[in-house]
Amino acid sequence: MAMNVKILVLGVLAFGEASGYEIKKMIEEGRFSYMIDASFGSIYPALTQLHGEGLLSVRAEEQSGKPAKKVYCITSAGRSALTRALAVEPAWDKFKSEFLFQILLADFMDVPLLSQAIKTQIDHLEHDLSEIAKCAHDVDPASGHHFAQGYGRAVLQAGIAYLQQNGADFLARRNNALPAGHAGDNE
Amino acid sequence: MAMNVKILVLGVLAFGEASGYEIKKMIEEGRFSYMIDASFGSIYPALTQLHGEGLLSVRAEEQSGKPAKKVYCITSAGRSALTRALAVEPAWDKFKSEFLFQILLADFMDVPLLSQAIKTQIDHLEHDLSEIAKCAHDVDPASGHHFAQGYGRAVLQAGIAYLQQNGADFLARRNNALPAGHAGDNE
DNA sequence: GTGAACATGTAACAAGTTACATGATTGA
DNA sequence: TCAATCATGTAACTTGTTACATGTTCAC
Repeated sequence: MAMNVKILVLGVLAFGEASGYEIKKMIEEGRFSYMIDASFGSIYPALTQLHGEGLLSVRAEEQSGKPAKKVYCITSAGRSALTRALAVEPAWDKFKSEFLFQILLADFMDVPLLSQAIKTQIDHLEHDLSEIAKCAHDVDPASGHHFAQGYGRAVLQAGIAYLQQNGADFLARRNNALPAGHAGDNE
Repeated sequence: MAMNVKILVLGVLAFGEASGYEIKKMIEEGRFSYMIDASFGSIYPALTQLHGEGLLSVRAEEQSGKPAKKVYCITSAGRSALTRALAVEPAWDKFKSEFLFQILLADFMDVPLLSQAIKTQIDHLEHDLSEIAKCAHDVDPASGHHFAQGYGRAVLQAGIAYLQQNGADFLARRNNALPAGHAGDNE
């Protein structure tokens, strides 16, 4: 479905009007936080383009005690465009996990480093879990937000449980098998 | 840890020598298949660069019945470079799931489309699961490969279970709540 | 007065994909 | 002969990030 910053911004604005700065905050902290990243350098040009295409309307808003901001609001054309974008088959979810890449190449890491990597991964997963918990109150059980949160929670908890139940065992085997250095060292 | 095609190629070659064409196949079908993608347009230049840096050695191999190929082999300098790359904190795993993005914006999708999206997601997860099962035999239980497979299996199964247990319910609520069109339509 | 949060934008750069360009060999 | 698989490589293009550039207001 060609997920890019423009579609992402359109999606965020579907939940309510916002400025570029606020969109960045929402992506960092809100419902989208555990799935996506985008920088100012891509958000601002995307807003300009979407406005040029008539998919957003703008309004300058003066604020007392803060610099003025440009509040963008999705138009009906924008909603149609979003609907069309969402109707396309989504791209396959690849894990794209650097942690898993490390684990696959565990032979090239010593046990303390590996142990640290697993601990850090658990921390990351638990952090994402707490982010979901943070905005879980007052979510309509019929909403996509609620369903997405449940999915995220299930997957994150499974990852944490696996690492907690098997991590120590894996590290112990590593310790016995290869006290030092890395395997297959021939050149 | 700055995961890029060069590090990926180095990682693949850590399991044994291969040509660019074979590396692509391994990324598509082998142990790395459920986490990463890379095209010829990035693999070949990466191989050239890594060879130029002395991290790989090359050997031209004539084949009867097939075009000649260049077989690359990781050098000890390459192994050191890989070890150094793996020692850096891995980047945070973001879900980066287009499926989840769709679900979050379920208000902009009709129920049949949503139902299809959930079915397709289950199919994708089950496909990845079967890919893991395919190369699960004869894997050393002390290896990173085994541990990574277990992690992948746990996470994939949790996702499938959640969708199977809650998907129908979610769709039913959608049907009752919004028989047609999308919510919050004001412009 | 100085750093932090708020606010917007651009330009250089990085990284990878797609499409192109080429060519061998096999089997239908 | 024509498609498929094997095999390597380049160039244009897309997409997004980082760093830069600028400015307000508040709290310490």
